[in-house]
Amino acid sequence: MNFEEFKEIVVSHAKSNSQDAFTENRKDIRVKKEKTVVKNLERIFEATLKIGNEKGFHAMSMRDLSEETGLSMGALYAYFKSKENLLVMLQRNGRDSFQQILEQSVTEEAGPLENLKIVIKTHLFMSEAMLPRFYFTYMEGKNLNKDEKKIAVEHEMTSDGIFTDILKQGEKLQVFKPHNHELTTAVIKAMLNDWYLKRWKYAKLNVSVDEYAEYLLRVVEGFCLAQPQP
Amino acid sequence: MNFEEFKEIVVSHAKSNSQDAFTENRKDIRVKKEKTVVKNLERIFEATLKIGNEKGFHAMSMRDLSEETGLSMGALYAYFKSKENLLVMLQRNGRDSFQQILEQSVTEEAGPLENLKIVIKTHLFMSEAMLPRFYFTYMEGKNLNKDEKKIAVEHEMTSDGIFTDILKQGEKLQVFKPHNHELTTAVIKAMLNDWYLKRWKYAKLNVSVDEYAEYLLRVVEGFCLAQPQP
DNA sequence: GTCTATACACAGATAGAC
DNA sequence: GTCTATCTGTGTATAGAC
Repeated sequence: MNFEEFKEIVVSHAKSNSQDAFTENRKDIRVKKEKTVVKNLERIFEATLKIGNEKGFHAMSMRDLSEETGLSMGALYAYFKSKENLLVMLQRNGRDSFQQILEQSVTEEAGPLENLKIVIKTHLFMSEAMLPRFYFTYMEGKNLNKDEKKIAVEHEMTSDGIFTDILKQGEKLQVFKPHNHELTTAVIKAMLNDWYLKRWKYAKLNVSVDEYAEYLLRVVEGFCLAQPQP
Repeated sequence: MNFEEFKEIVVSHAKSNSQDAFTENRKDIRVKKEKTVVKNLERIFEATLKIGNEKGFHAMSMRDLSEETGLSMGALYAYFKSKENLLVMLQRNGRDSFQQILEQSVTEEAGPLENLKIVIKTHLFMSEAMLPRFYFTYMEGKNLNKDEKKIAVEHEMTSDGIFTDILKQGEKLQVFKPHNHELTTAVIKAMLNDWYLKRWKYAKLNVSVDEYAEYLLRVVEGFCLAQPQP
């Protein structure tokens, strides 16, 4: 699997993003016509990601957002009840679709090594396909309130669990070396996150997402595989 | 070298932080008595890091800072000419001392493997000793203006260069495998940064900084060493 | 559903007394 | 050097017309 092949899966999923956001946040959204909501919510999310990644969510004013979306301030507030609420909607929405896709990527039939490769590539390709979303979610996570922060941490632990389970199963089947698999997961995640956190660096190094995927896999295999490969 | 041993080097360096900041920013600082400046600048920096890491630099008001430092708003503005200027001072100051220490850690006498171990540990231990600073510098880097961002990127490329040079030298001496060493540096940095970016995770895993250091070294050795170790 | 106009709280910054 | 008091712009959010 390379990025080009993967892209279609994500794009089809991404379409349903604002749809999901509508059903999840119905009670906070004053506008009732679903078609209108889906259309405008998509514009609002996109604009928020754009401005938010340029100058930070807190520094983005509602006037900025109004200008970028083409909607008036009054209209904007028909789609969320406060600026903070908008942040929460965006974050939840992003995390949910991420988790869904990641969970679906693992298969019972595949062996541990194959599954590990799949989740690493899925994670990486998803971040590539939705760069602004991932960057925003990472950077603005700290601006969430206490409860939402807790939810965010739980989500991350769940997705870490997917990796860790694969590693543990691999150890049992003697495909992988015994290690502190939670820690291995942590460093794999660190390398995966770096791809969207340090765009300028990888652009400068002229590395494609497919090349980065192969590189990561070699690093991980070098450390995890019980029998080193040729 | 473990963290306990390393700590003293950093702490002695850290003392000179606000001293350096004074000499570097003399023209923007209205107060003239060096002793006063050093003392108050330290309080201001510390308070900024604290509040900034809690709610973000942009969300920190000057009234917040005034309360935390015990200085009035008027007094604060005697130490920097604008809020943005304060951010720039803090970032520059942090980067400079970081770079100094990292550059000094490499020695001509040591071999590539030893030097690689040293820079990794130095980087990691420094971030551990100055956690709030590192977290702040990473998270607030995107709020810098264009010129300062450029300087920040150049600094990171310089410190990446230290790692890459060691790796290249190691390849020449056939201690390390041939690889894309820039890319290897990037992923090592990613793992190093994760230590201060994801505090909650490593706290939950109950991993000490010394354990993390050993773990990273094993990952890196597994990937880089020409002759795998027993 | 969307607009314009506006409320009013709070931001960064400075003047001038001490 | 440090304070208090204050200026002025901008922030989020809403009311009410269309």
